[in-house]
Amino acid sequence: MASLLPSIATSNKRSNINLSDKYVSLLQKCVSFQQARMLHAQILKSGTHQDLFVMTSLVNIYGKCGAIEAAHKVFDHLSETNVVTWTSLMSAYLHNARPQQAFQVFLQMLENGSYPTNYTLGVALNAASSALYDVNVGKQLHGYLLKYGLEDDTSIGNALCNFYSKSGGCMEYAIKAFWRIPQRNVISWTTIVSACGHNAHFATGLAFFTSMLQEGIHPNEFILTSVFSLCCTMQAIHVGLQLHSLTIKIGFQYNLAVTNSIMYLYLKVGWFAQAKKLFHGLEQVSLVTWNAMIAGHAQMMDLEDNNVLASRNGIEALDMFLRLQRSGLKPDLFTFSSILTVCSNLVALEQGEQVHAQAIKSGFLSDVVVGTALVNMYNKCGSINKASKAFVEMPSRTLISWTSMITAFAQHGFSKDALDLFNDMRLAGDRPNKVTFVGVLSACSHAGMVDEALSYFQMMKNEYKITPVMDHYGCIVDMFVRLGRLEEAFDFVKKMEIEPNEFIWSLLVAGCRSHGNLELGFYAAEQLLCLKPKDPETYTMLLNMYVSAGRWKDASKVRKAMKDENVMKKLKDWSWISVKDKVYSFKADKCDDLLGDLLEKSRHVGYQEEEEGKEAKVHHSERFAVAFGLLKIEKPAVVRVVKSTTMCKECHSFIKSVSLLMEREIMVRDCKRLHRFDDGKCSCGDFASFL
DNA sequence: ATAGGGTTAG
Repeated sequence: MASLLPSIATSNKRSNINLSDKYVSLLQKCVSFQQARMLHAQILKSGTHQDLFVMTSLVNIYGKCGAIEAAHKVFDHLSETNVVTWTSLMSAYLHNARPQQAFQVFLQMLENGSYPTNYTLGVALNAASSALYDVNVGKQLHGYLLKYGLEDDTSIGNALCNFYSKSGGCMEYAIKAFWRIPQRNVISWTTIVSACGHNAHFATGLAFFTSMLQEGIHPNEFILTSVFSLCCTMQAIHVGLQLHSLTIKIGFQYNLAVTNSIMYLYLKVGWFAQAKKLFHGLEQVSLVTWNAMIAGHAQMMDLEDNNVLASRNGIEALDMFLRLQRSGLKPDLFTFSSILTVCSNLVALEQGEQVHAQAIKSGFLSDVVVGTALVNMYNKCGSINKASKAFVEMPSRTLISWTSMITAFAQHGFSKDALDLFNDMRLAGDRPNKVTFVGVLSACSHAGMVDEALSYFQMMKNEYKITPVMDHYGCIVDMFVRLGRLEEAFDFVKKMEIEPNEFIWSLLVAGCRSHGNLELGFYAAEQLLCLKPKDPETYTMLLNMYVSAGRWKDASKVRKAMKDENVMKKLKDWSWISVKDKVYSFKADKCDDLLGDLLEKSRHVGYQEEEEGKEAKVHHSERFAVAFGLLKIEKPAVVRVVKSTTMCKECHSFIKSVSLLMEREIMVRDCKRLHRFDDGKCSCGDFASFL
């Protein structure tokens, strides 16, 4: 063992050690590429660039700041190399998600005649266990370690524990490897806690952290961030709060990484004010701070019931993206994927396209997560061609990217493309999951392919052992309802293995209304109101059902109930549209000039207002947003609108007429589906859960 | 002077 793990001879060429040590310690505190470059310049001026320790630290720091080219350049100019310099270069590659190159450096080092130390082998093992690299190499390394009796070393034990948790996520082996470490240090504990987090063993992870505290080991910033990340995935805000006080007690409240992780926890559980307080209290921010804020705002948009607030969050996230860049930081793959999600939620195509261009320039489009986010952005902005182009251009695919594209085709009514792609996915050897099947089933439902849908449903259960969830049942119900096969829809619901929820009942209510089956419709509406009392959309559908049936007495009863219970106040009808770099929002209101003109003209192409519409002179918000879009957005660009509630039948047919009349493609994404209007037709196939 | 962490897509 001694011959394989030699102690490192200190270079005797070091001169002016005091100054060199000063630079080494300055470099270790460095957090950004800019700072590193500044220090580099000073080092050159001071002459300490002759010192191997200083230059090794520089390799490390450049590596940690994501400047792998700079790190390698410094390494190439070193006056001499030893095992520490080689190890530093390896870890630089590892930090920059290039484990394969890290391993190449390891092999080069061996060729060069340097003996690996325990640190070197640890890095090599971590490189091999990275998800991006080969598991077999890790196993070979493990064999090598066993052969030379090296597995009792703490560094190597840590790396082994990491290896087991990542290769196949085998927690049992990881935990065994952890307890086998002879002298566990903070790094060992951090490794096991974060392993628990990555493999969804949350309670175990917290228990490990507590054990560590009981053993009297002092936490550092790394274990704190790991344990906050654990809370984040668990949404365990109360544990998080306790840990936050612990953090303050032990003096880590001004630590940037720790604050970032606490801030992200608050954002994840929706504690916006607390997150912002932490953000504003920061003296300096890092790229991770911005990324966490942007990602937090992006996911907040999904959680937000109030769409006006949701769009405000999105706009704020876009603003942060600008501020990030103005501060001189370079966005990374996390930034790009989050900001693309923001653009999709805002249906901000123009901004999305700009981000796309930036992502190409900075080379992050090769990342599969960014690529998938791009596919989703184009899909949600209604541009199926661009989504498909982005998908085709992706260098690699994952389950999520296949699923995104399949779902995109399905949502746009390209059922055949969706099902073909599903076939390609299976041929490529990727295993579909339950989300993939939601896409597949909705493709069938959209095209009315009953036999196919039922056979895919069986395939999912039998071949892939996936238990159906509400969305799967919803697709089948939706399909029967679209075809007007209401009895079959109700039969299917009766046989469901789970209790139907409001989503299922609202499909049935809408279907019954649209096909004029009042008996079943009232029954479904009753069930729906049990689950969602005083729901404004249900009341509206019920009211419309009575009106269509000419049951005026019942209709006025419902209307009175709606008035008495103030139901309509709960229906917040908002639409918004993004033009250039601004987002405009509209609420339901009285008719203005442009809209009046459109209404007048559309009567000539066959659009007729229902009796209801004439009486209530208030117009739904999407009409204003569409009218505004027609004025502000030049042909042939598509007018894209997002709406907070479900579209009503009348607005749907109105916008169909407008698309014909103005010769414009118009897209409206309501809270249930996507509608792409073109040439007087809509991609939803004219059946939707209309109000 | 080398090991460990936090932020991402359906």
